Amino acid sequence: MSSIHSHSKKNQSLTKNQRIVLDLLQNSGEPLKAYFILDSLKKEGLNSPLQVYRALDKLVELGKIHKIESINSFIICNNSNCASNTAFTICERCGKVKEIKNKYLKDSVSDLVKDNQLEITRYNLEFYVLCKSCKIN
Amino acid sequence: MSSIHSHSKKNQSLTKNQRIVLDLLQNSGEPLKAYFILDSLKKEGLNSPLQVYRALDKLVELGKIHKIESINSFIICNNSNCASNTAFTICERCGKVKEIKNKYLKDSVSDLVKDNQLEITRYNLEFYVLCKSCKIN
DNA sequence: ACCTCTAATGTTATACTATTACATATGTAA
DNA sequence: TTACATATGTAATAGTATAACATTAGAGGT
Ligand SMILES: [Zn+2]
Ligand SMILES: [Zn+2]
Ligand SMILES: [Zn+2]
Ligand SMILES: [Zn+2]
Repeated sequence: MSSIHSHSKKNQSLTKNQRIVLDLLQNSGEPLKAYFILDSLKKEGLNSPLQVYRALDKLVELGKIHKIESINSFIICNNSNCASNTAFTICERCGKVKEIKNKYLKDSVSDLVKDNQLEITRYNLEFYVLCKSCKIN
Repeated sequence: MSSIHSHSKKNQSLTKNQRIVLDLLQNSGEPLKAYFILDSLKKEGLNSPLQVYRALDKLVELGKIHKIESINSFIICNNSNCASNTAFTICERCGKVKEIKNKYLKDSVSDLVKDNQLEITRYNLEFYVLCKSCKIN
């Protein structure tokens, strides 16, 4: 593959397994669990948990998806400048997850740590909420 | 036990299993994993994972300990007004965890969600950092 | 003291989440 | 081509957490 194609590598450089896992998360838009992804992609050729976890790890590293720690689930990044900083709202009643979009969020959140002796690498912020529709009903 | 003792019930109302799990976390001060707690308390009579998880669940509910989601560990609450809101720094190199103490933190963090249509129940904020001593070395 | 209800316990089995280990293949660059 | 890094495939295993059910302990009311 010559360098003439290198400008289109943004998503093209993903491998087959990474691609199909990303596509599934993209099409779903919801948080999915690793073993659900495995089951969903059996027909595409995924056979073992490790294949899923390896793809997920890489996609997290690339910033294309996020892991929501408290529910052991993965979701497509719905933002463009997260790096590895994540912020979500998670409805405690229906489970709906939304990524918080706020371009000043990173600075605001980081300001919360007053201790200048430590260097902040990244953060994960999870809000447990009652979403609009669950609040009504 | 007559009501003359009820003023000292703050910690007295814990059951034996809850007590020994809390004591271990208190004495450790570090985040501990459930199965480590189980191994450590075999001699005190804990035999099964469920006994540990039940005690941990209760202590979390009481606000005496916190779960650090991203490392599947539990740590004594080192603050007095967390309710179920949690904020930690976690060193990516040495693993040291500290609870962030800041009495204005709750308001500051909650302000980050602009969407008034949802009701915030609680939050969990995890900062990944390079701690002071790891930064030097 | 007795009854009643709730919460906690003990135990076994099982479900769910994630990694180790190792052999093989693929892509990239000198 | 050779070398190196990265990704794959597969099997086994480690680590985290809950379901189900029978039993017991504790608090409160009568
Ligand atoms: Zn994102
Ligand atoms: Zn909801
Ligand atoms: Zn606390
Ligand atoms: Zn450190």
